[in-house]
Amino acid sequence: MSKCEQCIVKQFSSLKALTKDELLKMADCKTSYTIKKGEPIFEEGETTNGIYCVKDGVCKLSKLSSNGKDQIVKLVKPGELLGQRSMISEEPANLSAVALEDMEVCFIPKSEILQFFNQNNQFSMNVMKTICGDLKEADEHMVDMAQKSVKERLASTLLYLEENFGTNADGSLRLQLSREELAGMIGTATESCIRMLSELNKNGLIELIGKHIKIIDKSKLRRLAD
Amino acid sequence: MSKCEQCIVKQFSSLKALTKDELLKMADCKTSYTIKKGEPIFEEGETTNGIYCVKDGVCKLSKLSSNGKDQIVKLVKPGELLGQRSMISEEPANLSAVALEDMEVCFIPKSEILQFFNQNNQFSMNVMKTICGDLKEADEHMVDMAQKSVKERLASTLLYLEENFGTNADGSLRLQLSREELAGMIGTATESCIRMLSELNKNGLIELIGKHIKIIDKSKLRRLAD
DNA sequence: ATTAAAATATGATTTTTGTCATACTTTCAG
DNA sequence: CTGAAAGTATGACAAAAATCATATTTTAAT
Repeated sequence: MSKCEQCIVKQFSSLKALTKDELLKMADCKTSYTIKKGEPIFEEGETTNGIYCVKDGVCKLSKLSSNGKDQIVKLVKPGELLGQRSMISEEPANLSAVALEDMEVCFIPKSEILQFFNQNNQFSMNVMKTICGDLKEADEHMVDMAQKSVKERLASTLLYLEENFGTNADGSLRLQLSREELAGMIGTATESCIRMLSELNKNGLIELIGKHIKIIDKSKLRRLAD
Repeated sequence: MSKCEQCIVKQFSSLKALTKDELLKMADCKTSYTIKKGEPIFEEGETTNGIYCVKDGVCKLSKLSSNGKDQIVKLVKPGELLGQRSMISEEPANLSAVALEDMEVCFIPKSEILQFFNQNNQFSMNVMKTICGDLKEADEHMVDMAQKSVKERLASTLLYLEENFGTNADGSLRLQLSREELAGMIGTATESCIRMLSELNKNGLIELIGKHIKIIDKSKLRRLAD
């Protein structure tokens, strides 16, 4: 069993507030999982009874809308924790978590985390701050959905993907999303998303290399995104 | 100076976890304000250095979009706290808070609240749970904005307003929003909002009594809202 | 290697929504 | 009381986006 104390990831999450002893205790009760691309970590409505720490790979948090489309609410990177909200609210998961790449995650049971909450004030504060950050982002995201056009949202999403997940050697976005998933991020129909990508391609703001997307003119894209 | 210990409101918010002593301390350092309808409590970008406890009246939390329209993110009722997120994140306010009715609010300085966080674990947990609830609502709201039509959003907003703020003697919605504000809640143009209200009126789902709105056929409205 | 299925792409069309113009109504300051 | 300003309402039109149809390309299973 690997040691949490030595995990590179611990310094990026709320876990950085934990002491050596606490990390040792955590290593003892955690479970490691390998998740293949496309597989769920948990699904909307499931009771999770703990949180997941993402060690490697990216996943999407999404919610099924009443019209049958999957809206992507957030992407989660290595170093982030998953399922904190449900655990604290003592509710089933509100969102599904599905791997966008092969992943390595560790599951830490609720009982353990709640103990840390009581022992370690800095840890509680860190978790609180993370959730506050998520709330701020969700509010901003909501305003964008309500007030911006599909084209504006597509532009800002592409910039977001480049900034947060980087590019391949050929300059294309590293994180591989299907057109349907990209449409699910910006909240539009898949065909509309494809059409707008074609248009941006035609106008030289981006380049479509097979299924990959390469940003060519970042400043024009930024102006488009507002 | 009124005593927090006797305030009816304390039992509805995270504050219910506070002890008698803590409430006495709070009463000593709080400031009470009267806010007239239409006046701001704080504005986007402002540093607040504390939280507000709403004793009476309702306010809107809104964010100015880049297209110049004000998107209403949440309505806040008596018993709720305002400005928790900014305080915890140690950031300026992300949203503006403006009174929709005459209000009574109490300001409690940050230093005081942080002390309670350290002393009183149940209080921290309550605040955390509240913020988690807000996050869940924001995520759901976001999905609705992205996936539902204006008509669906209007229908569910009207039902929400009745459920949460009740009706007048004549059955019309008690909370008085202008058409522009209602449009700001559902994320659409004021004219579109007015048009859809007219349509719902014509079809007998609602009745327009001057500026007031009365829900006539709740079940049809619910079916519309999905 | 071959083929069925899935993903991507594009056109045609309809529906939804926003914008602009204008009229009517209510509110409120002087 | 009166008139300006703000809010509400409606029509005409334009723009944005969804839907449906269909073609093309890619992927993956046999």
